[in-house]
Amino acid sequence: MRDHSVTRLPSRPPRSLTLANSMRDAAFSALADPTRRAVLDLLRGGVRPSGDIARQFPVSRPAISKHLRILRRAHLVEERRQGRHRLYRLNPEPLKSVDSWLEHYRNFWTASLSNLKSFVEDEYAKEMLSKPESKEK
Amino acid sequence: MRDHSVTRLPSRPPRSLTLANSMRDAAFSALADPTRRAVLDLLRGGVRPSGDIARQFPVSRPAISKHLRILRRAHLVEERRQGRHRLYRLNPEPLKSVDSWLEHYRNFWTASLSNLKSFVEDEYAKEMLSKPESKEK
DNA sequence: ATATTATGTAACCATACAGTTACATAATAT
DNA sequence: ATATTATGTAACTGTATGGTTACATAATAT
Repeated sequence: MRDHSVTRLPSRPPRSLTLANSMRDAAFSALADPTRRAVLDLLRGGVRPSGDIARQFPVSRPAISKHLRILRRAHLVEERRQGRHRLYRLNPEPLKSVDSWLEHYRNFWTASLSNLKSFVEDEYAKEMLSKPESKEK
Repeated sequence: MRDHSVTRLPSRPPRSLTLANSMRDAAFSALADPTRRAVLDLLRGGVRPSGDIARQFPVSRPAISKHLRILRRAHLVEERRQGRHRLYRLNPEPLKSVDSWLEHYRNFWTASLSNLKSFVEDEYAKEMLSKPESKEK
């Protein structure tokens, strides 16, 4: 058991950020599954009824139905009824927040990596030497 | 149990793509966890020994150790020993493949969404009417 | 009215995973 | 040599997830 009653700031970020992050969390975890990403890829081609989607994959229709539910929960797709179909449409919105997370990393592969590496290592070396590392307990 | 012996083309993409995708899969699934993303965020600030990393989070050190293993597996971090420390360094490389996946979606939020929506829906309407939908089984 | 089609959900199963505590090991400090 | 520190891993637990089959329901076709 760790003593977190003493943990300072990091434990509770401002509410607004929390909400934004939960959006991002949902998106990231929805994207973790290859099938779901493939569903989105498919939906890039246009609106599709769920059965139509299911037929493209080597898994059962209920499996796809569940994937769709997860995508819905993450707001990555929207559902609209039409007759006995449920049409699914891609909603790219939440991908923006994925993109914005990635944004911070883009420099890293834009800049010369090897330079960056040694720079960062040197930084750490300095840090290690200077820091008394008295921070907890 | 479904009969996959009969499944046609979609089941086996060219080997080269498979490899690339498994990289991407590993990256995406590693990123699914908020703690792991936070670890990467931390590592953006420079190389860190694992204990140092663990101390930043409200979970046990072994938990972080496991996260690090997953990040390692996805090649998102690299480990280097130094004395009794294991230094972890961010490796942004696999994020490129995440980025390249996102790339296909960027148009969607760049262009006017509402226009795109109605366009896509119309496309589908056309499709639905024309397509005999005789494709399987 | 009855059958068929499109779809979602419940119930179940196996596996993965995030977390924990306890233990093992290697490097440093005393 | 012995204690301490930094770290990983094993064993265990609870929960989520991806898959399945079976069932329920609503809309359309006959």
